[in-house]
Amino acid sequence: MNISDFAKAAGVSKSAVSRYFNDGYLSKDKREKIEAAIEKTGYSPSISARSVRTRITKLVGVILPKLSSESCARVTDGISSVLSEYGYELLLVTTSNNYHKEIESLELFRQNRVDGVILLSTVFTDLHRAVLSKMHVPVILVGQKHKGFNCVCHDDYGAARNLTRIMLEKGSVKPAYIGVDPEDKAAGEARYNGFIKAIEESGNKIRKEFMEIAEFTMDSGYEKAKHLLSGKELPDSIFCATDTIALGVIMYCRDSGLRIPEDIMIASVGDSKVGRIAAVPITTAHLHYKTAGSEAAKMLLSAIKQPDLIPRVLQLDYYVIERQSTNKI
Amino acid sequence: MNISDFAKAAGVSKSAVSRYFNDGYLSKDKREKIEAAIEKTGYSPSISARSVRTRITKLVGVILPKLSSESCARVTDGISSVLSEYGYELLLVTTSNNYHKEIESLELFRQNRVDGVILLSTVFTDLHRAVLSKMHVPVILVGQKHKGFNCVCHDDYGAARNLTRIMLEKGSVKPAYIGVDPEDKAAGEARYNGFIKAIEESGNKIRKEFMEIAEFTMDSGYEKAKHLLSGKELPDSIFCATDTIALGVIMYCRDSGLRIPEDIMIASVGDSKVGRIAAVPITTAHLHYKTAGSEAAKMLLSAIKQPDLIPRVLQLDYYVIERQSTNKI
DNA sequence: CTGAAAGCGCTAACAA
DNA sequence: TTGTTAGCGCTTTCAG
Repeated sequence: MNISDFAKAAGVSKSAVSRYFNDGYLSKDKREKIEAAIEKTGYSPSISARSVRTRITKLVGVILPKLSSESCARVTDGISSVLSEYGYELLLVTTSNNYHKEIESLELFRQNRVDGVILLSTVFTDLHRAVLSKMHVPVILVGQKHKGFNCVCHDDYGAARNLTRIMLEKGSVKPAYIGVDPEDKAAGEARYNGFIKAIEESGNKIRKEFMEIAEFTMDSGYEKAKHLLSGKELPDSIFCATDTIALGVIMYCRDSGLRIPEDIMIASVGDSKVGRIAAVPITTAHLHYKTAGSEAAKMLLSAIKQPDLIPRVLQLDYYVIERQSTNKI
Repeated sequence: MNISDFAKAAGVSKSAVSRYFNDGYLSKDKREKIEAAIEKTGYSPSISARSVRTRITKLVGVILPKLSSESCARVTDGISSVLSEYGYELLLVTTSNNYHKEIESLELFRQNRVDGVILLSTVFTDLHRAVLSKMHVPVILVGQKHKGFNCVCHDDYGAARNLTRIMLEKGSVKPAYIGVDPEDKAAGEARYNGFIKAIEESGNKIRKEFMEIAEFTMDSGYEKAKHLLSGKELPDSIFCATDTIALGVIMYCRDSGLRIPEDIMIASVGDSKVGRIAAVPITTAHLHYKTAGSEAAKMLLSAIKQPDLIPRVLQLDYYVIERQSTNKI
């Protein structure tokens, strides 16, 4: 049933129907007629047809690496909570950390499919920059910070530095690092820099053989821990870029009989639920993922309203939670 | 830029452009001209306008309680993997376990917005049935089984029965139960029935004071465990409907000094990651959530192709993983 | 293989 | 307040 049929059924004109669903510039009489007819026919207007005219889809594209990551899920929760409040819906694409799929999805979203895009990227290539500059809807980057773009991000550097410092103060003299790909400016580069900074500040030296790069998985954390903890000289603390990696480390320690924190201290960034319930609860930095999501959504909404807004960066604070994994002495 | 402008720019007709993006009934010459023009202008057709004509949106609505639940995330991953393969995109709505929001979203999806719907509901009311019967796109239910609908579900009954039986065989004589709302036919009712069946089969008796209903959260599991384990007579095993609840129980035991499995055995359904890395690894039943998602997507795709398909139910098997939490003796 | 022309269902400017 | 009318950008006959 289309608007014409429905108008006929309700005994009013097409425009009256359109007005009912939009501005509402309508007499009581017609309004009631239309409501009665809706009740009877179940009519509701076609969103596609409306979009063709108004160029508004009420859809926001969200691109993220994977749903099964707690941090991503939290961000998406945040996005969805404010978006739904404003009548927007969420077009979700997962990329499995494959950045070509990110580009593809951006291209797809360029097809007038969405009113705006929120991108949770990890790496950020020239290709990203090129595609993004050609978008004709606003884009918000979450978790990363790049000149010329709207960003909502965390203080990855500060969190890493702070956590590392805690372990050094607890007496670590042979600190190790398990991070992620430095191409990832936030979780890779910034946390690495934070770790390094803390080491330098402490007057300790950085040892190449105590540095590892892992994937974003527990298994990878396990493997890297094995490598790190199988040498003849062992580190006495490990800073992990993510909780997931730290869990792998804890699993390895459990399997190999190393005691946490007595033999080795562990800290990691993210404050995921698992860190609380792990065999040894992990000292961690809470990043406000959900808030990042909701702020990104708000930022997007205002950019949709005001397309000529100057790009801005919103950096959210973190707080440290000390748990048993660094509870030495 | 619209199709007319683009056609002019490419030096071909509108129809040629349309054909290029659809059936492709086109001469090489024109094809090349169009490709060159795309390269230059970055034109891509408007999906909304196409949808108005074709009544195809290439969008699938997915309704789920929350993303931050691992099982939901796994199902969604599965859905998304097959959907993206067939050029469909995913319109996601989270309901926070509020079933009125489920109904609202279904209403929304009725507005010709999507080509099909996948619903991960928990409860299933008459309202659901009423709205669903009025949908004019196919719907697949995931995790629940209801007459007259396409469903992909798990063997909740069998899994619960099997896990409970394991604990009984390990010597439990005072088994307790922490479940969820029995309105939830799958996680609530079916798992409850499975538990009861195993007890009956063992000749044990069911004790009202050992039965609790929790929310789907760790905190709730913690509270219920506290209640259960503060009486003068304690159970010697607890079957939990979900891993999340079991984690809460484990936390409580840790806090109150109860040893698992020596003092009390624990088992739960779901095989979430956290169950593996918990302080005491949990005996659990693996449900194929991701497969459920991908199968639901496939089922939906074929229902879209063949709208007069007879409703069918696909029940996936489970397997039990015995871990330390029931490793008594 | 091609182009002209008639819509898809809706909104919005205009005149009443 | 209302109804008429001209499109929005696209697909799809239909006649060549």
